Amino acid sequence: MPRSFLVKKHTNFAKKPNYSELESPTVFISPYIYRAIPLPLIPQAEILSPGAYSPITVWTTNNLPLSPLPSDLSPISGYPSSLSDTSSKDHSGSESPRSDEDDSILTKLTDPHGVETEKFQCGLCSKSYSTYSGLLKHKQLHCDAQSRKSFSCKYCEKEYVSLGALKMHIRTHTLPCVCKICGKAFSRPWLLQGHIRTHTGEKPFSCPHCNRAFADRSNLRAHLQTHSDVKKYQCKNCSKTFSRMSLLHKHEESGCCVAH
DNA sequence: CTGGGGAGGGGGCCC
DNA sequence: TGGGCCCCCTCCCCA
Repeated sequence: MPRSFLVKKHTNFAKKPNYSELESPTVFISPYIYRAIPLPLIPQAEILSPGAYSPITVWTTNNLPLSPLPSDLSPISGYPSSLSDTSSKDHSGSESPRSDEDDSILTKLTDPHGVETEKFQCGLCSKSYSTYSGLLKHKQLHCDAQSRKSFSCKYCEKEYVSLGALKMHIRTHTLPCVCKICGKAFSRPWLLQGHIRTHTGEKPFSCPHCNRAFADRSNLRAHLQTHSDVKKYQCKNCSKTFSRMSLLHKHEESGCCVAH
């Protein structure tokens, strides 16, 4: 599906969204401000955290994303610590998230390596999350809304149990973050921030190896893989490594790993 | 066909 | 508890 289908063009600028709800201290996000304040306003030459250059871990489709990280390896570029830390404050010990009205389930799952991890499972749809807060967000946006509706979306039929959840949902309709240059609209300010860089040409994230620059930090991380002899994603059959999960999947689907 | 860049979305963490 | 930020993932497109 073309990306353009995911965004809405605001051609009627007489009906401006309420940007006061969106603007953070980093005012460059607002499309109505960067005319008055010359670019670049986004911090220059952002330096990646040291973790971005740490020795990589080779992932295969077996160990990828469910296994906890080895304890002697620091998380790669902020790899969600919750995957390896199930004793976080979100669900520690006696502070069980369960209550008489809470149909969520704290389950212990065992991965293919026998490592036991705790997961918070939605009692309505069985979807599991590594943290209780993640489960809460899910329930607010989806399952609880189906069972205990109170706040209705005026743009569609969805209903939510909290005003906050509804406001978050409405953003997907109103797309309040509008690019002043091309009219594309986004639901989140940081999406607009990244989009604006496509117009300004600003690329604050530079590769230390080839000096190539990128507008998006994630894309720089993907690019860094291309400089590595041993890449992050490994075929479990032929041991060939790939810089991206999608390339590994393509490789496996192309027939290398027919003998599973 | 493969590899890589551009772009956008979802989930988790933190304040 | 809500919102912002960050990271990872995915899709699309192109060389």
